Amino acid sequence: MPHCHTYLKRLRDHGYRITPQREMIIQIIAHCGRHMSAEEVMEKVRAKTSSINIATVYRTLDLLVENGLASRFDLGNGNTAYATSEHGPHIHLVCKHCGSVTEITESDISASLDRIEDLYDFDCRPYHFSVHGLCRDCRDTRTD
Amino acid sequence: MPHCHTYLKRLRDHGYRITPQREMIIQIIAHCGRHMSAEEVMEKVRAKTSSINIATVYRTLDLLVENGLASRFDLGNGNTAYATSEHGPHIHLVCKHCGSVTEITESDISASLDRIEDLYDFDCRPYHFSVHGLCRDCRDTRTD
DNA sequence: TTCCTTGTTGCAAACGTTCGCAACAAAGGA
DNA sequence: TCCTTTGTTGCGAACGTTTGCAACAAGGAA
Ligand SMILES: [Mn+2]
Ligand SMILES: [Mn+2]
Ligand SMILES: [Zn+2]
Ligand SMILES: [Zn+2]
Repeated sequence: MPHCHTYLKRLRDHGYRITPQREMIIQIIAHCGRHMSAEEVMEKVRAKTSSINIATVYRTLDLLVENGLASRFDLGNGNTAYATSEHGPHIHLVCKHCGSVTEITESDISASLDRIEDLYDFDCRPYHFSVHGLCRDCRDTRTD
Repeated sequence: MPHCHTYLKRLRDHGYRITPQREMIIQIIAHCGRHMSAEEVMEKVRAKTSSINIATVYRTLDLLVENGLASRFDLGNGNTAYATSEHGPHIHLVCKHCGSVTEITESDISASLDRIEDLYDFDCRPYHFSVHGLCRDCRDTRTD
């Protein structure tokens, strides 16, 4: 249940301006539910209006991330995904061989993250990040 | 104590050819001790011979990673680093705000990685990867 | 409503990285 | 030693993303 006007209000309260481009981008990513690439967001927005540029999409997504309204994460192989806080928090197991993504809950590793926080004073929250490795299929197939 | 000829032999045994470019790149990264970007490797090699191309550097580093002779890891902000197995295994705490990198030992979170392996059959080893978050300084400075 | 300030946009160039392709050369066999 | 095979290179184009800059327009003030 995304409330786009909440996101917009938050930006306005922080002194940012509300533009048609930002409204479109926020509506798309907030209603989508899953994570999307910048290019996907671009295409969905362009289907509604041609007045959009890929640089603006990246800048708006970055703005949302910087203001805690969305998260950005590395899906490996140079692919980056964005999602609003509707999606998460959780952890991605990204296979570095086949690229498959398994979503697991943060509770599975929260003890270690707490420990990192205690020992190193390093804040690993929000817990939307990726762990890269090898999925079962790819491990079994490995020849070396 | 890097033994370049070991790396070279390993490649040869896998059916790859030993070229002057590969010898140079391996010598640089194996003797360096720390992790380096592809561009850094390029510059060091170029200081010795001009016969090197950035595409070849990337291809060679990828080859080493694919054959388990080096690791590649995301330092955040789109920066990628490479290192031979002399460096590691360990974990990077990468601050998404200031980019600082803290190296911690794998034992700090190995319990969670074991758990992921058990529950999801996902291999997170070798343990040379990054955890993105906020360092103490950047957390204290945060305004929002 | 109109104006002014200044944050935002589109564009084009640049960034780091990957890819296709033709020329080249490492390695093994004759 | 030379030849043949085929893996590797350099180059240039392309990729996804970031950046500088001038034109534009959101939002507040008058
Ligand atoms: Mn996710
Ligand atoms: Mn390291
Ligand atoms: Zn896999
Ligand atoms: Zn920091």
